[in-house]
Amino acid sequence: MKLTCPIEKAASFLGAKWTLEIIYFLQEPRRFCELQELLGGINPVTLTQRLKLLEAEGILNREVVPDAQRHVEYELTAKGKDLVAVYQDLSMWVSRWYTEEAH
Amino acid sequence: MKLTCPIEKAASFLGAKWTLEIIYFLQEPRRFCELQELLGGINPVTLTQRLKLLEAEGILNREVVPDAQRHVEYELTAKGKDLVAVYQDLSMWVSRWYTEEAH
DNA sequence: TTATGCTACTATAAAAAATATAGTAGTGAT
DNA sequence: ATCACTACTATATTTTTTATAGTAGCATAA
Repeated sequence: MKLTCPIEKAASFLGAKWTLEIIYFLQEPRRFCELQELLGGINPVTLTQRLKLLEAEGILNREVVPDAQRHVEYELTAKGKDLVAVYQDLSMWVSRWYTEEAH
Repeated sequence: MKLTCPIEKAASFLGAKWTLEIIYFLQEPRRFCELQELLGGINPVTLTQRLKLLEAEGILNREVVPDAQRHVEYELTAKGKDLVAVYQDLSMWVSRWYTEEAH
C-alpha cells in the first residue's frame, strides 16, 4: 500500500486489533493488569506487543513506578492525548447510532 | 469484554484490519476491484468478508448496477457517512503529528 | 522463613484470521 | 471463438491471536 495518504499512515497501527480500546482506556494512566481486566481477556502476549507498538509510535509512555510494590504505568503522550479527541467523536457517533433502536 | 461502553460496541468492527481504510476510500462509491487497488493488495477473501461485515453493520450498501457490463458498487449509508466525520478528525490528527519531523 | 499473593510479563502450542495464488462465472467486445 | 473485465470463491500457507502455564521480583502474613 502506498503511504501517500495520512489515514493510511495511521491505519497500520490504529487498525490493529485492540488498539482502539487500549487508547480509549488509557484516558487515564493504567497498569498492565488493569488493562488486561478492562479489555476483558486480551491475551498478555498480544497486549505486550500492542503496548510496545504504541510506545514505538509515540502514542504512549511506559513508566516504571518504584512504589512499595514496584509497578508499571502506561500513559498517553501528548500525541496520544490529542488522539483521544478523535475517540470522543467516535463515541458521539456511536451514541447517535447505537443508543436507540433502528435508524 | 463487557459491552457497556459505546466505544467497545463499535470497536469490534472498527478495530478490524482494513476497516479504517475501507471506510476512508468509500467517501465516494467504489467497485470491488477499485477497492482492491486502492487498498493496495488486500486479499479478495478478506475484502469480501469485511464488506459483508460492514454491510451487516449498516455502514455501507452493496448495489448491483445493471449498466453495460453489470457491476457492483459499494457506498456508505447515512450511518457510514456520519462516521466519515470521525475520520476527518483522524486525518487532522495525522497531519498534526506526521506531516512535519519530530514533535 | 516458608508460603502466599501481586505485578508484569514470557513460553509454547493451538486456533483463528489474513494472504498468495489460482480458478470460476457472467457479460461484452473483437 | 477468444480475450478481457468484473466480482468474486477455493485452497493451502503464513501470520496473528489465543489459551494456558510458567517465571521472576518484591511484599506481606503465618
